[in-house]
Amino acid sequence: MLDFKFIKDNLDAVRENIKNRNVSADPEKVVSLYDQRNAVIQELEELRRQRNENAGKMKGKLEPELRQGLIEEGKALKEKIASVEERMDVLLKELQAAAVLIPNMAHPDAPVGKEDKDNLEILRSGNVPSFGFKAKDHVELAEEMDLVDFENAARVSGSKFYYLKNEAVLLELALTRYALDVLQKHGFTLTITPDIAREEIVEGVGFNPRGEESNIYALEGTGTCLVGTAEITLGGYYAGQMVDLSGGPLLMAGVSHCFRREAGAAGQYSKGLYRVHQFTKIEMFAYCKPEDSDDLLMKLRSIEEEIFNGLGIPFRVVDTCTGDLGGPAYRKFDLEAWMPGRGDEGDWGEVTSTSNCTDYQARRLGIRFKDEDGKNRYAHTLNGTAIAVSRGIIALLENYQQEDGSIRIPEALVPYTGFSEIRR
RNA sequence: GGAGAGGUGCCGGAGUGGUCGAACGGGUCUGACUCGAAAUCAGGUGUACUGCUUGCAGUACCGAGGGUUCGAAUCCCUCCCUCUCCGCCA
Repeated sequence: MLDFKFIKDNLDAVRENIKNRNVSADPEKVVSLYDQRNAVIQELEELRRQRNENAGKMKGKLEPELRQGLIEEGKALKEKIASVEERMDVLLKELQAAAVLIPNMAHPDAPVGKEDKDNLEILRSGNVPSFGFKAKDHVELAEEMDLVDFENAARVSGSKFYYLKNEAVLLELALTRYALDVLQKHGFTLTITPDIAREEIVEGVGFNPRGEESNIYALEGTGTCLVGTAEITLGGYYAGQMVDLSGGPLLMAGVSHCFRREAGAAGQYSKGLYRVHQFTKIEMFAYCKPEDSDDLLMKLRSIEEEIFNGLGIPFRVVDTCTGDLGGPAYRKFDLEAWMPGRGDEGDWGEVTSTSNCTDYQARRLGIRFKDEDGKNRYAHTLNGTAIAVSRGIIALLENYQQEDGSIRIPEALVPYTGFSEIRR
């Protein structure tokens, strides 16, 4: 959420940003409701002052008639206050509803564009493998090597679920462990987070926990949801609290399962493990002072690059355009790994994403820090994928496939897997 | 899941429906004493928002949200969390 006062003072820029992001939102309405709210606050505080004053007069002993008069006056004030409070409630709900639709401002360097096709490729790393044979996709490879079972998972749990089997199990654990080692080296506090979070937290982080269009599984009757990412649990970690940033940014890494409804998602580009209802992800999350968030975003991106470079998986980095940023992000970079089995001749597929959400998330979650001047300010929050394991497995299987269908394991991973190839 | 106890400021811990933003103790800050320190003594010491502005005034906040009342930290309801015991489990 943006600061109401900021919206009011920067109406043109906010309007321009909404247009660039290709969303519909009404900043004028927010400003109008905000002004109304402020007027009602003053009215309400004046009435409460009168009530307190009235109650104060009745502290000692009084003539009965005098007391009765004051009580009558108090009753009248009470009714007035109740009606103004009612008006306030309605106003606040409307203001909140209008304000959450306003997306975060975008970084001035973020490319302006409508959809993912407008994302700007800014670098490539690694060599796209050229096979002397027709590359298989991961579904075919996994089947041949008996690594993933989609069919029985569909019977037991539904479509887009899977059993990992045999070496794939160890591969998941190896990728997890490998990523955690990299993150620990960079100073992250390692956590395994809950896979369930309260609705308020889910909402505060910027996800919609309810409704047909929600990508979140709600747990009926509990007020909680399955998390779609550890961003929720890591962002919620300090919700409503003061964070101590005097020693620099707080860096947290979280291992969690991620659950996504993915209603209606189907087709060639989301087949196999690419788009599933459940996967394991290692997420980075950072809390920092406003002046540090631009640099920190670059650091998160470089860690993602380090992880994929270490695995020898070719990738490119795209600077996400305004229309594809999503509500909370101020700037976002995606790593897209080369997936030789994707499409007809291989294609790039998103494997990580890192965002600077500035104070947009923190304002809603109530995460602040005490700045050097003694003022409390909203922290900046950033998140980034270290590795989304299911997609990591796709990239590994497809890039390291051999002509006979066996899979090589990248050297950096062998200490974690304990084997250097998968072969039948 | 069942039974019980509890949640108050930086910490400990009082608090009869009005004199409670909150006793008392500790911590901490300022000043005095001292060559300096300790001890002692005196005074101050929450947060947020709003309005005039070097300060002051107002409003809110005693786990969260509702309710009763002219008036709630105090009474009632719901929820959350912590602790103890029992049950169940990994």
